[in-house]
Amino acid sequence: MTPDAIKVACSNCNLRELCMPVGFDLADLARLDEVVATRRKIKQGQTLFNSGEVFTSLYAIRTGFFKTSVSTEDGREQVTGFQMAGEIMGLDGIVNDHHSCNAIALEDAEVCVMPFSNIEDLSREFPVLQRHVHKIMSREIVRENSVMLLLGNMRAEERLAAFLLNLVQRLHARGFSKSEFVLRMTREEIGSYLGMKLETVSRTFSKFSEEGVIEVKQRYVRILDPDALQKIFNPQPCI
Amino acid sequence: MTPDAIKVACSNCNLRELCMPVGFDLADLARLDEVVATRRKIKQGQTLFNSGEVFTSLYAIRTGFFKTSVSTEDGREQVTGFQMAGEIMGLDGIVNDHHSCNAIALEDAEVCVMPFSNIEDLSREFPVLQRHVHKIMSREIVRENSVMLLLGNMRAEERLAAFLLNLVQRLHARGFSKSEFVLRMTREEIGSYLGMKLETVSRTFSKFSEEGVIEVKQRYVRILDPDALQKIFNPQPCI
DNA sequence: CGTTGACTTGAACAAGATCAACCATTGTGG
DNA sequence: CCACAATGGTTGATCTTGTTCAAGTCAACG
Repeated sequence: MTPDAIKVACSNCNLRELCMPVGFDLADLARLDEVVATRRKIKQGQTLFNSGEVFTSLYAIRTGFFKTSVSTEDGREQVTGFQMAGEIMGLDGIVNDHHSCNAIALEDAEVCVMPFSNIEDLSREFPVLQRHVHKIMSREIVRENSVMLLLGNMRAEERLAAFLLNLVQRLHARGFSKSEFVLRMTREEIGSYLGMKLETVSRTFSKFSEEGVIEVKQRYVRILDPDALQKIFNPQPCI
Repeated sequence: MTPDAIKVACSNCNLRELCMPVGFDLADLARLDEVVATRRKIKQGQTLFNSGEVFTSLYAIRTGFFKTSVSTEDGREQVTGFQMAGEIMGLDGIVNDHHSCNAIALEDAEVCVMPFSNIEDLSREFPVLQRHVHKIMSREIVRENSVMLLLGNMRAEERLAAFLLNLVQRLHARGFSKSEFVLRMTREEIGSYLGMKLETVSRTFSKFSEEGVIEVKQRYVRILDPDALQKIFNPQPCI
């Protein structure tokens, strides 16, 4: 056990409403504590796991912000997602007992380590946990479907609008502002996620800014006209 | 129950090696039969399920070929996958109890209908089934990760090469030829999956053909130089 | 045998990539 | 504390890839 690992409990975690315990009553919550073995701190820039490593656990983010990515053999990186508090990482490792993507902390972070064997054992006992695990995996499949739609069908402006709206919506669900936030990732990482180059990301930010839809200063973003953003992302069919 | 629904068994299905029963011993196999409620035939062009419909079951393909797709509000379609015998559809529906994509038969097909409540009940009893369900979902997440890489980072030729190699590899696992096959989908559907226009798909086919890498005649494809395809898909880093 | 849907091919065009220069912010060592 | 390097971000000019539009081919089928 690493020195920064400590024993912890879901039952008094303030992420109850977003994380694994969703839909558990108090009695179940006590048992759920068994799935979390330890916590682990990851410094900004450090990896939680890398492609190729043996899979043992899922990870629930307590604090901090991550990106996950896959790479081609010739070194091109595709960011596959950005994860924040209450979200689960590591699902990619189940199928082959090895991770197939990298998880890197974009700010100092702490995760709950949940050995997958604990999850499997306990979810045989608790249908509510079983159902929750299934939903988490299904949610990830649905999310990736929508990223495929974004990458396959949308233009640069639509992609960035969709990205900003998704981000602010998730932040808002965690008690942050509906309109302003600080990006945790670089233009290059945004571009990698959205299938565009960092220059195009920067230009699109500038364009939105000129149009008065957002205010940008480096990593700080304020959404001035959410409806306009929504309209860019989700244009009406031309009748 | 629809008239074309009949009672069936996994234990004597010839897809045992590819479908749900992977890794089950004979005793377990008998119980596994309980998860399949019925079979259902779907004619070419018919939908198995549509986005928005209530989710009740997963579907294992016995025969035939499907595409799954999602759409934007203004009617742009993104094909999210092509599925063949032994593959499982419907995982998208678990998270919200409603499907979020469409599944359409590209040729006359038959599926095993597996009510998800049966799967959940039985997988609490059989760790091997529980594990298998988790792996199926994880495999889908990993597949979608690699499609994101393809859509976000690859050029047209790389995309089509990757697509053809993936298709032939899956067909080969089902006993078909390593080198020739008949496409079940149109150029437009391939293009939608790969994030390119049907004209670009057609041109890229022609280019591969001129280079002697493949032979194409309409939907018939023969791979003449698999190594060349592999190299297009997976170029070496320039040192 | 004509109609239809799928496919191919060419020419013009545009979105985004690439290349390049420059600016802003942060952190570090003298 | 300041100089300056390093990293990240912006902006302009040019180029490329793939899109769009258009015309024509092919195969299947009623």
